[in-house]
Amino acid sequence: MGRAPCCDKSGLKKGPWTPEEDKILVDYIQSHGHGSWRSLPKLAGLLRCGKSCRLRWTNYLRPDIKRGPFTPEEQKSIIQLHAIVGNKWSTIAAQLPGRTDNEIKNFWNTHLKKRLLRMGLLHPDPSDSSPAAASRHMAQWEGARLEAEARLSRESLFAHSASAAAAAAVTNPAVSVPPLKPEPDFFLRIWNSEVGDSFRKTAASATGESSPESSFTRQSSAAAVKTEPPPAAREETESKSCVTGGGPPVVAGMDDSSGSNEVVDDVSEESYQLYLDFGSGDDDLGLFGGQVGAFSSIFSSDLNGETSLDTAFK
DNA sequence: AATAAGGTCAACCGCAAGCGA
DNA sequence: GTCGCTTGCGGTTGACCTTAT
Repeated sequence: MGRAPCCDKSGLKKGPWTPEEDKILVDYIQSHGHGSWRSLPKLAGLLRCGKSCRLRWTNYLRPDIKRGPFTPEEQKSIIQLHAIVGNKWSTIAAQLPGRTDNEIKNFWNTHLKKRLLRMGLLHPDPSDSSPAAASRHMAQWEGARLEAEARLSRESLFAHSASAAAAAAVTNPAVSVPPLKPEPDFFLRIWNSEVGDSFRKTAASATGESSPESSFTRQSSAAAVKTEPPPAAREETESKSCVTGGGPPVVAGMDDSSGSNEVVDDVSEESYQLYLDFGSGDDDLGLFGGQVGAFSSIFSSDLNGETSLDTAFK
């Protein structure tokens, strides 16, 4: 193919960066900005490839990099996001301020992946990117999204009736007004974020769907009504699957009020299994359990806007 | 104490998307 | 429309560190 090298390799240094090189790079970028990475090494006086400079800056020298071990919350986020978008490390990193894609990738490969594999929560070959797998994945997203919409719809009705009740209370103070529940929907937030966007693009290219969003929109309104169970049935379902406000079971021994970064390693295998295994856990999509109920349990929120996983971990 | 084995993580490599000429 | 360049991304490598024997 005769592909041109990324830079002139002759005389360029490779391998670990020295503190002196770091200082030169930081000083230059802080006073000039990085501009063109290709020309930066020459302008800054570094015997490095521009690509190497960019990597060093973005993965190590950037002032907003958060060093140190991953917090339990970050670990949970990584697991959740990886279940959604797969090995889209940059997408996952975008949801974790201060963390780099490289760092997350390393952490996944050296800690989380091994552990999930050992526990049978992850299949050894996660590279199933076939259209069939993409369609399955897409269907699960769709199901979860519909349930989220249904919940919003229900809450909208609830809010409407509550405001009507409030109005009634003005004229008749004897009427008690239930408190409104500001319950932001985590799934919809994710769906409308970069993560969802990335997923839609990936799924569209894998399935050949020209506009996955449009197909979702087409179905959503009617389906949202269809998927909405009667309030009584719904409450029963929620109370069965969730201990804390629509969240997953609170796992004994998962109390991590110490804030230890070693939580994933410290908890027992059984606890970790319970932590992750909200659904059947016996299909090929691991965390989502192949069940919309399980999925939405993960992403439903409590009164404080925390995800259920947060609740489970406290 | 020496050495092997395993784990971790910074850095490299190659591919592909984006963009301007 | 195409070509070439630049940048960003994900997979992989290898040096270094820790633990086990």
